[in-house]
Amino acid sequence: MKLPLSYYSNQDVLFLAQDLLGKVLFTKINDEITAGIIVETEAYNGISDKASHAYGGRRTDRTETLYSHGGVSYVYLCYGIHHLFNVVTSVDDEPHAVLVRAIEPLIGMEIMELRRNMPASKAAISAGPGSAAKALGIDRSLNKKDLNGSEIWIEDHGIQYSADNIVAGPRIGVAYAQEDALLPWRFFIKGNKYVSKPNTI
DNA sequence: TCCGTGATGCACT
DNA sequence: GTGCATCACGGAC
Repeated sequence: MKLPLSYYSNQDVLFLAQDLLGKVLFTKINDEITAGIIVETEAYNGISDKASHAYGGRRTDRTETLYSHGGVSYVYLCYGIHHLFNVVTSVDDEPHAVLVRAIEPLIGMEIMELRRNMPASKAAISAGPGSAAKALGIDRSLNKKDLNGSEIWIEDHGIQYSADNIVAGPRIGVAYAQEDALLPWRFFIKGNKYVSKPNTI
């Protein structure tokens, strides 16, 4: 059920960003299990990607996680408020990552409703990377965890989306990345209400 | 629309 | 070592 670490060693981060759509992201925090279907991702393509924290091969205490082998979580704080969850992919010293931007709640709805203080029927409960992470109880204590462990992992439930139902568009909030800001490296499920705005290209 | 909130990274001593 | 601009966002107006 759990995706093996070998799944994440694929060196094509654009492929994995799309393949992770439909996979189910689980967390177990204080014995409470919650999970959601991944419906929106963004690819961050290593040292040549100006939007990546590892652009130009930058290594700092924070970005060190990105240089791990594939199948490790990368969680960091953004704007002082939001915890953002990424999946590190590829091999050692190749800092590729996929940002999970939205999930569709699947398991542990009432726990997620308490964490977010809103009903799961509202799309905002897990639309957007900060909200999705909060619904799943993810914070920086889950940084640099193997994704086949007991705290956070991803399963394949056989959910498949046809190419027609996957939309590619520019990534959100990366205007600083100049020409790389226009690359169509954001992927989401057409029509899914939990996809963050803007949910068109 | 506007702005909170805090870690981070880098330019400086 | 210290200061400060910057930031993969979201929610209250």
